[in-house]
Amino acid sequence: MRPTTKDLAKAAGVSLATVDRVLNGRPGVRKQTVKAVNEAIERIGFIRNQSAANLARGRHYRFQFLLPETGNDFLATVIERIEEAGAAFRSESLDISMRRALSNDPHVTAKILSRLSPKRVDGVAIMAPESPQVRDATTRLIERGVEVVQFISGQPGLRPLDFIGVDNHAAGATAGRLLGRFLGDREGKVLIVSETMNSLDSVERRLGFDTVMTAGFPNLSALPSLETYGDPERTRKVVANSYANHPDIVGAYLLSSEARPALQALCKASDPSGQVILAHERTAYTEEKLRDGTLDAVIAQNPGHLVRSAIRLLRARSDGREPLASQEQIRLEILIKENLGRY
Amino acid sequence: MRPTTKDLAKAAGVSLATVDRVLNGRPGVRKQTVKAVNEAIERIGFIRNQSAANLARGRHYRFQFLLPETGNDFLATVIERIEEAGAAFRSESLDISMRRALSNDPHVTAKILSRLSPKRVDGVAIMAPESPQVRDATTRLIERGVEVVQFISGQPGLRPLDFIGVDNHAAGATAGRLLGRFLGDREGKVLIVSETMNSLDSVERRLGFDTVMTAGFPNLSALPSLETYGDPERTRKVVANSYANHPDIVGAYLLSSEARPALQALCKASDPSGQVILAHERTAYTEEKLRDGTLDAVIAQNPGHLVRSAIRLLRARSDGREPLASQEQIRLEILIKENLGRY
DNA sequence: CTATTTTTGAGGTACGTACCTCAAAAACGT
DNA sequence: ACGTTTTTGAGGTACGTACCTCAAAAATAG
Repeated sequence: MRPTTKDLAKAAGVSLATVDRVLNGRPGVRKQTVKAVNEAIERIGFIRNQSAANLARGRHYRFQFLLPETGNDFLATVIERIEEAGAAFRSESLDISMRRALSNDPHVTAKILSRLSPKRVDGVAIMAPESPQVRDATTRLIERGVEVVQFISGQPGLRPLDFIGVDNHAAGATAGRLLGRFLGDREGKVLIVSETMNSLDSVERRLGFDTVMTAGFPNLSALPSLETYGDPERTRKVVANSYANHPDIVGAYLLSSEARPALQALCKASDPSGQVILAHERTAYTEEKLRDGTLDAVIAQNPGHLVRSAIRLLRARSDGREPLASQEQIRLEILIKENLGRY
Repeated sequence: MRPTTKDLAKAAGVSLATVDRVLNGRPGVRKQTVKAVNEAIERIGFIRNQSAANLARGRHYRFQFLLPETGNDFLATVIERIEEAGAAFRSESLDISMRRALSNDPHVTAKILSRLSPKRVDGVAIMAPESPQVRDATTRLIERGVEVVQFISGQPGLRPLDFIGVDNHAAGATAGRLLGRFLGDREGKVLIVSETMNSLDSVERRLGFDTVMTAGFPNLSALPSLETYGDPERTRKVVANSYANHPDIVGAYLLSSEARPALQALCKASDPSGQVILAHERTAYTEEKLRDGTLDAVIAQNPGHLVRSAIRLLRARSDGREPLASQEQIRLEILIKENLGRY
């Protein structure tokens, strides 16, 4: 049987009330007594029953995911996983909600953040690009006592804020290495297609990609990033242009989370089978294209893991605990036809 | 505020006692009343507070990992993760223990299983090779009311038992594809080193590897599997022999979870830099060899994920719940220098 | 030493659920 | 309508912890 507060009181030679005072940092206990209790905790290996504590406190965690209003296949998967996790965690006093309201306009995002109150949420996971406005709004949000994690978008270590997502520089570097290795000794140009290069995420990926290409693959040269701005018509045009101007394109790196329009344009403008093509994120579409051989590899982050990680992190922060680092490290997955799994 | 049993009683127009009878399947309730309560559950969205229920029941889960007595770096990492998870879950009424007792002799394993009683454990995760003896002992264990999952070793779908681990056929296929792609047009032989080919896991990996090689890479031919039997001396000898007999070896696939002895023997017998070399499992050693370029890729399963998955599965089974499928799918990770992460 | 302050103990209630008992009410068979 | 059985309600205790009050004890100041 696991020791309870009662056992702890007996072991420390004090009353339950004193144990309670020490455990919850209440005043009116001599330093000497505090030490005695802490020693007893160590000695008998007391561990607070978090469930019982939460029950007694009437504690429940209200976390909200703030997502972009418009989105693609990848975002759809993320949303599915949030719903799934919400259902799974409901029995553990976790209320997971979701708001699709953020836009690329940082002012809109900032405004939404400014309206959040700790009376309504305990923590939020924000999926929004880096910007000074959002950063300020976030800081004020934290000051008001709301836990915040940056979700998917952003970068680790830049500011003292928890970040759940992959290292985009590493993602780009991984893509670069794979593309280079898959192409072997072949010489030629590499097409790079991005939705926009205005986001830090894209810039970092490109940077990582170039680092590896320059250092490791002198036989290849990466073309300037094509920007599609999410417009299929424009995508078709710029991609077709590139193939017309560069007959020696041997591969392509589609660095945005939405691979479909770029890949469709690419297939229309040239024959994908002779090229090595890499994309990001696992969606029904990229899976299909991996299976049929159009895509050679996909660099992905696991949406379910991202979601659960964000929830666990918010929960740990709400409890004033340190999260389990090894679990919250988001892995950069490399997917090829063979390791897609049975789904 | 989330509805409680009290709210449910009011909503269903019955007493707390009746609600309790329905919720816990106790007898003495008219079908009609049961239906009314269930409808009220749906209507008000009642969700049982699992923590409170466990507290009231005095329920605590005692799970045990049964591991091989002898092991390597990979097993060491698994053990670390078990300890870590055990510490993290202690506050949630989970007692995670561990026994390093299993050997390759199925009789020993079976004997240990036969001694387990539901009075001492609620569930076990067994890491042992497939064998009729173990299978029988497992079946009896389940009949005695102990939850069982097959851990890492074994294969999914073969028997009606939960399996936590990767699909070894897919693992081999993944290795085959990567090796083939990395070698490009080069022609030659591929060395295959295994600890033993007596285990189903090894056989499956080899099978998956060959499937891809045969179909996709006619320029390469895989040599018969070398067996090391965990003996460094023997390893050195057979590997050196192979290189002497086959000067046209261009790559190697080390398919056991312990890469070190094979790779060391390989480096002694030949120059690794001209070859493409793949190994399994992430350990400090394989990480180092990926970073310095000796290894080209590593196929891995995440030990932390494996451990937590096993625990969640045992817990779900103990509660009579279905586990969250998407979470328990163990991914087959491909690691290269660039996506190792910051650790 | 006494007066005051600080520390401690004893006891209670509460959280949401499980599980128990006993009596009352309803439904049933004849 | 009777007795019998089934169903329901009312109430209690418990789990481990939080948080509260009040009085008693101990430490400290004067």
